[in-house]
Amino acid sequence: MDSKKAAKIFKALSNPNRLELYLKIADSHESEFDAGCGCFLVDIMNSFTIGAPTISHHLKELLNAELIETEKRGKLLVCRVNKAMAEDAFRLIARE
Amino acid sequence: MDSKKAAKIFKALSNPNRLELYLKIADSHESEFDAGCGCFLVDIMNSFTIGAPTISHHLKELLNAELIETEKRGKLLVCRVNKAMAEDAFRLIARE
DNA sequence: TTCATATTTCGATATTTATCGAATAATGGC
DNA sequence: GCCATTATTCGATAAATATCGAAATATGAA
Repeated sequence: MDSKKAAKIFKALSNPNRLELYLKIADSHESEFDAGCGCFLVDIMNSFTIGAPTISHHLKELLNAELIETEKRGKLLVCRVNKAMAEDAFRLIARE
Repeated sequence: MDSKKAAKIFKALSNPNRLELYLKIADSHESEFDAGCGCFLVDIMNSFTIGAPTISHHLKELLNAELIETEKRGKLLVCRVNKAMAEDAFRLIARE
């Protein structure tokens, strides 16, 4: 991972609300993703005070940084984190 | 570490030039810090195209996030990273 | 003390960002 | 086909940010 990409990852995690969003997705059970009963965006939205358009915007930035993946299940959106991406960015700053 | 603090850490690392600054400080030998022959800001400045005021600004943000520490040695400023801070922030997003 | 070097502060500016409300799409249930 | 729900897009705005050049400060050397 080069530093430009890492900076993008860190930028995606640099907003408090967006970081919270990431953490909530991370805490939903990844194992339930395939069953479609994992992390629904609508449930996360309800736990935030900020509006849906803003959350949609934040989600897109996390996606763009490849920190998460999403999948449409009918009317709902299921989310999960891509742990490797955060790990790769950390490895850069840890100079490994 | 709470998520507000972590967001601040990530914000400090979210600008490409600031991240480069952090990495250059990280790569200077920490063991040489006490001898005063470690990472001089002036040497780092010369390896950037951006101006001194901007670097000073970025340095302050890294300091403010406690990602680095600095010490004045006569006319020069010596810098070193505080590895623990980056590690703590990463532990939060790794959900450890 | 005068000078050169290192660093910070100040003031300005152009860009980016977070957020909102309104409108729009997509989807499944009735 | 109509409606409720979910999610995105659009347009606007206020705040934050990166950057610059000029000026100021600090420090050691001559």
